[in-house]
Amino acid sequence: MTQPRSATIKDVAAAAGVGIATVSRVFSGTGSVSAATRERVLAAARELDYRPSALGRGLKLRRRGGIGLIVPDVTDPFCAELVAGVLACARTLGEHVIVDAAHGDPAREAEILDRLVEQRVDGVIAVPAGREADWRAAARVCSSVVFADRVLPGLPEIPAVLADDAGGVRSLVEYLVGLGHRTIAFLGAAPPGVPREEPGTPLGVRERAFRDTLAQLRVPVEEDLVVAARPAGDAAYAAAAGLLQRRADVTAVLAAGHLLGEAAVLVARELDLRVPADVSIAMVDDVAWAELCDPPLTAVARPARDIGYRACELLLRDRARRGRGGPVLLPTELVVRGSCGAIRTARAPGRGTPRHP
Amino acid sequence: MTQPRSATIKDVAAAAGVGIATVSRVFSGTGSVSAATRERVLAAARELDYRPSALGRGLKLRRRGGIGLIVPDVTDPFCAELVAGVLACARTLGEHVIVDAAHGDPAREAEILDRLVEQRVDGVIAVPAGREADWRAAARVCSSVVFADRVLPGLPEIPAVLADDAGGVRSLVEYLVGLGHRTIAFLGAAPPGVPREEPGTPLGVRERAFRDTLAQLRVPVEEDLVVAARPAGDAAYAAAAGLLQRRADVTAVLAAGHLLGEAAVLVARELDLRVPADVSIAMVDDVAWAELCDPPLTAVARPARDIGYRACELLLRDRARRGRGGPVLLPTELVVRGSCGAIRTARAPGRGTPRHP
DNA sequence: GCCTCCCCTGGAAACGATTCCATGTTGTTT
DNA sequence: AAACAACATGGAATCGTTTCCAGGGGAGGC
Repeated sequence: MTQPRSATIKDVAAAAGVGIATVSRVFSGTGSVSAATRERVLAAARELDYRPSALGRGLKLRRRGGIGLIVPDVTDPFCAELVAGVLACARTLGEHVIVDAAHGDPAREAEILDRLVEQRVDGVIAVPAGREADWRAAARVCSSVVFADRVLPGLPEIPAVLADDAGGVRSLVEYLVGLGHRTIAFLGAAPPGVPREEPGTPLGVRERAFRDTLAQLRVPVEEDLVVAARPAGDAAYAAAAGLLQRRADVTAVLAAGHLLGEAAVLVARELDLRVPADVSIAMVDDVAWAELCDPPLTAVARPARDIGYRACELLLRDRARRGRGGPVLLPTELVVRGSCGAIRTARAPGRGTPRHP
Repeated sequence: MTQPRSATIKDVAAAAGVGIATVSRVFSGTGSVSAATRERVLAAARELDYRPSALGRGLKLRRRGGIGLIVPDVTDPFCAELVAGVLACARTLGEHVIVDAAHGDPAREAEILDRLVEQRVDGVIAVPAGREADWRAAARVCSSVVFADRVLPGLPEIPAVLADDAGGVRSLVEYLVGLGHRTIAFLGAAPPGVPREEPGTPLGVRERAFRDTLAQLRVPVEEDLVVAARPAGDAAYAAAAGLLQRRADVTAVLAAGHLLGEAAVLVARELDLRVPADVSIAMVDDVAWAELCDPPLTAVARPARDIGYRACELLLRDRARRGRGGPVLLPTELVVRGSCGAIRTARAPGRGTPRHP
């Protein structure tokens, strides 16, 4: 209400009695300005509440700082950590971040991407949902793209930062087999967010690691125990319930994601299964509630924050190093808590009956 | 690599054999263009991978769409939901969102705000951390500001969207008293993120509601049971442990936030207290793990997503209605689960001894 | 005393889009 | 047939900033 329009560089120049070039030099730090003049300019700017406009600057410099970040869902704990990592890194580099959620919808993702290109961000970090064509086009137009947590199979030239999911699942399977488990179920047999049946989609890295590790340990893989499930509330619950009711002899469940783990915990409770006495449960993704469960859940911790941080670094700092040597793999860590036990006693009969029939 | 610089409106105009004004009209939708010309322009644009630059447009229109969102921490489930709400609303209005986390640091908040002003966003939504002066200055310079979830006491003219925390705490206290509890502890006696001792800071709305409701129900408030605690991991845990060890006669704990609730649950488990037999626990904020706890936690659900959505609406749509009639209050809901029980038996002796001494 | 060099400084031309205004080109009405 | 309205189009100014270029002035070296 004080000024109808905010002050421009011209106003400051007039107020300070100097040329606009001098004001620009004071604020952009380039060139040399005498101390007296600088002080006069700063005083005038303060007086007028002047803030340089990123619009004018961006237009002239043909780039307008800032990066775009596309995740499936900001409320997902893993994604939230990833976002936090990107924000932390962007902050150190003085960049801002435009965040949006695609909710696994390729059309929405393309839309967001369009908008980011229009905004002329310096680069885009994405947990991609699909549609390689969109990303191929984006990579042509947009300055640069880095994938995080997932890749698109047809785009090996786009740098990526991933968690070592295979290693995580392997150590978890080894741990379970070491405890004596032989009848281990895998809940979530599909790459996250992508139905297994989709043509051209590779089997999920986690499922492959599950199968490979069991094979290596000479434990037969029962197809009946490898359950496809989308990582969404209802679908996950249904899959977990189906599994545990169908196969009363399962001694351990490996959930491929935290939503699937949540479903497993809830179903086990509903079926009155004691954890870990009746069934051991472990999952990929060490989210906050894993520690609050009773018993606390054993999980593979994936470095979500680091993934975000590294992706941002890769995008903005290590431009030279980008694309060399395939995706960056960040290590996972097996966090052993109380939800997995050694096989001791035979399973109690009568299990599988819902607590509230 | 195809083009060194992305195509501009001039390139498109040249390629289509028309003037730049015509191209602009085609893309901005204003004015009239013959169908044939429009088609030629669109074809040329497609050929050149042309995307209008928001920089040029923003400069001319003296506004550059987009809104800023400042939250304490994107990994906090409540904040994440709030962000999701803002994103959802912004999407319907075709705006993008610059998100950043202030981590409760007023200096950092001011820095972010500076950057947003520099970016000339259309408006800012914030969960403010402090320093009214900064916000007063921002409100003068920046187009518009809306507070979410919290307000700054000295700035009643800035519109705000809040949860009805007082109502939520009241219904929770009434519920606990109704179950027979008389020795109820309040964990987190300070406005979220602001130390109680800070001069000029009002007592937290939740604490006041706690006291008022108890008084109204003629239950005396013991100062010893109103425990100040910052909602951070260690501090919360220490406060909860101190409380439950000091006062073995507490029958119910009301945690003022989800981090405090988490602490209460962990401490209760550590001290071998059965929930709800030995102690009832309830908290403000219904986060995902509340349902996964054993027993599931009774909580006051605050509409985080709606708060974000409404705040965004208020910022962008209801400009006219802004500031009228004080802050918007959104209702909370008491979600009763299994963590609060009626008082039946005397407390078991010997409690208060850590499980692992 | 003069020349050169360097430091400050201001003018003006970009940057990419919108938009007013003027100009042509139709189609319609009297 | 003439006049006028409506539409289609291009030119040019404009937005706020950076930056090149040129010019002025003081200091130092010969």
